[in-house]
Amino acid sequence: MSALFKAQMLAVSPLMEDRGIDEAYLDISELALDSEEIGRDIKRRVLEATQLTCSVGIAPNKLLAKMASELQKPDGLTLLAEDDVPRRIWPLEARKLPGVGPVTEKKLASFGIRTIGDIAAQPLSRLMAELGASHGNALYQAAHGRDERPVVVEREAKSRSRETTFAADIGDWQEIARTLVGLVREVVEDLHSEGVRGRTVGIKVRFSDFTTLTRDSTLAEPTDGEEQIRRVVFECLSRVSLDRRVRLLGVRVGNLVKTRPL
DNA sequence: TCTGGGGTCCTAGGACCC
DNA sequence: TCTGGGGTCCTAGGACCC
Repeated sequence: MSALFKAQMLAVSPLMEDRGIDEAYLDISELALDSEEIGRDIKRRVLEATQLTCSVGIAPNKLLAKMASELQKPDGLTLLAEDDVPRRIWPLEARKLPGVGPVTEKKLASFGIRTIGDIAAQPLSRLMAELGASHGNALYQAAHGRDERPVVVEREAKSRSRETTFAADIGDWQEIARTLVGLVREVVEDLHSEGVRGRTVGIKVRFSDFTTLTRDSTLAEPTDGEEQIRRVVFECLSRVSLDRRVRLLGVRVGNLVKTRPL
């Protein structure tokens, strides 16, 4: 996340969950101030530090806060209570519910489910049967505005990866090899700078027709060694038939463990 | 959005073990 | 000798998010 932005968020509350370059959750439940006043404070701070406006959502849980922040964009400040869900959330398109992407949206539409209210009106058992137990249950709870996830201040990374898309699709094995060697070096630098090692090493290959595949291999011991990771990467590559031109290559190291405290 | 570079989580099948 | 169930790990792919 942008350092300027992060500093402003932390100044408001140390209970901050980093959600990428320009998004964060703040737990302000222990602050004595009026929440709307806190919202205005956040917007003022961000504007002063970055010259950018932002949208703030204030709600009893992360899901509703996220949805509240989307209700008024850009430069919005929206308070949302649980009681507001039927009136303000249910009329929205299903796609607006976090967890509903293009694929799930299409699937829901095929059952005649078009709004978040439609999702909320379904029996839980049906959603679980159609979308899988985990996803179905998550969407059902979300459509009712329920979310128990805590604000997570420190999240340990599960994997590190680097990938690159070619300006023009390539078929040259030499260039593929060179690119992977470079990506391995970058991932290894990341592992070193973060003090982690990983046990699973893998590659990602996207072809010119956008089909994407992955190959990985798990070692007996975690490693951050460039040579060893490079060896595994080329072993993974040998399991891919390079019969089409390649658009993207990626290298990933997962199953991370800390090698030293930061 | 004819598609950038990170990530996370879930599912499913096979191997292996008890 | 044969059968079976359950648990865990690994691999691959898919959906989604910022």
